[in-house]
Amino acid sequence: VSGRPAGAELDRRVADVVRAIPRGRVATYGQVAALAGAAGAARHVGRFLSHLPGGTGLPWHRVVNAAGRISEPPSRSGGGRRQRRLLEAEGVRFAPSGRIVLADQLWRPELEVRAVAPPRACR
DNA sequence: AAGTTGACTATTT
DNA sequence: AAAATAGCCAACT
Repeated sequence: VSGRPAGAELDRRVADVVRAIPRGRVATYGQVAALAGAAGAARHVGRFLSHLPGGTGLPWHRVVNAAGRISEPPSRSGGGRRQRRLLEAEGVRFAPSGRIVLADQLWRPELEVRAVAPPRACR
């Protein structure tokens, strides 16, 4: 596979990353893009999620912008209000300003316990 | 094929 | 702290 995924390939990888965001945590568009191997393509992630059909089971609501706010325009059906409700339902806390304190609840994949793939150091 | 668009970001007012 | 600016990337006209 080549250096910079694009098209359907990129969409697939973005979906994989989003699926990996744990409950009660959030990731930023830029972060998702980088993890998908397309650093800098934050806007592409936004576009991908915006076209996402319903019923995919993808935790799209765990993706917020770098300021810790919800980017989805409230105008959309349900809208950002729904996103906030979903997040709060799984324990994400919002500051009075309406922002999520990323310092506390941003997903840090590098800190995750890797239960699998313990190479040879363990044996 | 050039220009526009967007669920972005970092920088500068 | 909020708003305007200027880059950004890939898709779409």
